[in-house]
Amino acid sequence: MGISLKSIADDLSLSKATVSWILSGKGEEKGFSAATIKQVTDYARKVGYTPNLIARSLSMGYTKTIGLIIPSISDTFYSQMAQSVEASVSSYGYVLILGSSEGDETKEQQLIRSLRSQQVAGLIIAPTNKSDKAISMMLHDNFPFVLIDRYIPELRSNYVIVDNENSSYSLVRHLYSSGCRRVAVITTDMHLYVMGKRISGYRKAVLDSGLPLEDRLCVEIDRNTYIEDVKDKMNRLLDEVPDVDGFFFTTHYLAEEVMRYFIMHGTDYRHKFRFACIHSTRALDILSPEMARAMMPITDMGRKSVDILIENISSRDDFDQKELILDNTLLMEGI
Amino acid sequence: MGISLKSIADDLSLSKATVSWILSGKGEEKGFSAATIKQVTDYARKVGYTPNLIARSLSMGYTKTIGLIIPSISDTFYSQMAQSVEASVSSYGYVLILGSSEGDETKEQQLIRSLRSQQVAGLIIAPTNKSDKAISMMLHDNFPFVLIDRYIPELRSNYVIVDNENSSYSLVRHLYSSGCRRVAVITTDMHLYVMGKRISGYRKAVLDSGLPLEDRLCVEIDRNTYIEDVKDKMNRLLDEVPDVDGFFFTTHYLAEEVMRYFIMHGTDYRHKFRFACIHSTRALDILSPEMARAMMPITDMGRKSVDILIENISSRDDFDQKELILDNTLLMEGI
DNA sequence: TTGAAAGCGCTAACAT
DNA sequence: ATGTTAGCGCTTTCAA
Repeated sequence: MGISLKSIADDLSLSKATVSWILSGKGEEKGFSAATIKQVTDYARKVGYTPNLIARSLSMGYTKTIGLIIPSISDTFYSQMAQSVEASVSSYGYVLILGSSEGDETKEQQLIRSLRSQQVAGLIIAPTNKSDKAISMMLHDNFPFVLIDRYIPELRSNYVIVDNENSSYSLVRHLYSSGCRRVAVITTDMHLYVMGKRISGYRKAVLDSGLPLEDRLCVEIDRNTYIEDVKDKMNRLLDEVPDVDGFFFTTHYLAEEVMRYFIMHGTDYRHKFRFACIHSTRALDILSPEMARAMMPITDMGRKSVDILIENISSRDDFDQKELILDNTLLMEGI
Repeated sequence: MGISLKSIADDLSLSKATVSWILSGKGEEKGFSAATIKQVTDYARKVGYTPNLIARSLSMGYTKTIGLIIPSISDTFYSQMAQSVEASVSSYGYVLILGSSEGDETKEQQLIRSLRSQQVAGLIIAPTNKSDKAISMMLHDNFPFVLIDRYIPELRSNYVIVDNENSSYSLVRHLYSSGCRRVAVITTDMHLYVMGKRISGYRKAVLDSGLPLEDRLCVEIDRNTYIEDVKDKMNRLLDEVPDVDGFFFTTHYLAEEVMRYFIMHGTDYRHKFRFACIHSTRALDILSPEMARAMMPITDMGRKSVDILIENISSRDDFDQKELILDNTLLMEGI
């Protein structure tokens, strides 16, 4: 049917081996005559030969594909990450398999298994859960993978994350030093490791500013119903704490929703409050150019994690797990 | 090393064939004894056997992977598309390989070749260019693929697109009937088929509203420098046509940039102008809730194209290419 | 009720 | 300078 090594070999009355050597560029090295090299390459081009990578992989015992598992592809944060990972991966001559865990632990486990079954050379994962059977399994099998964005403190694995606590601290400190007295923190998923770090950064900043921690200033939004929940909780907050003068958002979409809230209410939010947010989006940039923001080095995170993964794949047995903590770039007025 | 069919067979003193039958669920059907079936499945679970899909694919002659090629992963439009495609693909038990063409024809060609080399069962492509050698090749080989969003009029292939011309027409008509007299169109990539349709929708609407087409009202932005270019062209437009009272954006990021322009200039854009845009984003929704918008059925497009592709894969030789033109949902005040 | 063996398309050690 | 051959891990026909 399709053009195979064998069909080319037959057509040219050569052996499969000869054709294989030549087409994989080792013709010279193996000492084939210039004539046959030319003959084979020309013929292969002419008939439009493309190697069957599945067969090659089986024979070689490895593939040139790597897998990426993220909670959501459409979230700007992860789509930027996927963009960067895809670019790096393909620059290494690999191909990217993408899976979405939907923030669901079970789906994540299944994906890991499925992709390993596909024989991906390695995996990059933005994990959704605290600790994971499939992840321990990879560790046990010495299978190359790197955790990105979120990580699991108990496990000694490759990871690339950002310094959430310090960034949060700096942002909130900045709010206070620009005049705020009562900064609310708007967050979700407080149980997640990253979120925890962001909140403790906030807390330290409040205390270091000589002010008390107030429960009413800590607003947790339910991620699954956040659009509605933001409205309710904002109503309550502004009611209970009318003199709130600053907001620290632990993640972008909460900030966006609060902006929407203000716009819907005709509030002159740009003059009335000061804002800080972890991560930024185009919408925030337009809606509130003066918002202090931690610009996550997403592209860098993607690139670095691929670098680490590729290195791990190449070394495999004697590879020291790499732990990388990148800094956010802080975007703050007057700094 | 790894757990394979053979290692299990050896451990259990059975043959590879037996284990294969049983583990692929055809144990009953083939009439194996309940005892061996249990023995094999239990043992496989115990040692954590996962089939090598590469080997299976080679043996079966096909894979359960499909490829998606889009111009940019981080653009919200395409990331939503990828999200939807991934979900459908995985619901069919397939796995998704993702490639980004970066809007570059050559990269797109390479990707098609590369993914076909990986033996993907089919391809979904948002093509960047008018006509494509690699695409004709697929047609020639009768290789299953479907074009999405954009398509190539000359080629008879599967495609899923939206009715750009009619949506644009309705949106612009709506602007005029709500009082506008001079609606500018802000666009990029006028040479692209889709953009052409959107612009001709605009033109028809202008004429049908009994107004003249004005060159100065048609603003083309350079996609590569659009952030700067929007500023320049907007300055010029407002200067040359001070009584412009409406804007039709042929794509989301242009609308966003113009919103930014207004915000930076402190313009009360929500009362001064009326807007319409093809596609919407979170930012636009927040910035200009009253903007008339064509809500692209992205999720539907993704899902439908996977459906078509899977069908094409199953039939292959006797498959009628499917052409699907979906409607945008129009979001317009008072309608 | 189970096994032997061929074959998927390619690589690579070992001939010649 | 080129060919033979034995796998890679799985499926599946044909036997037993």
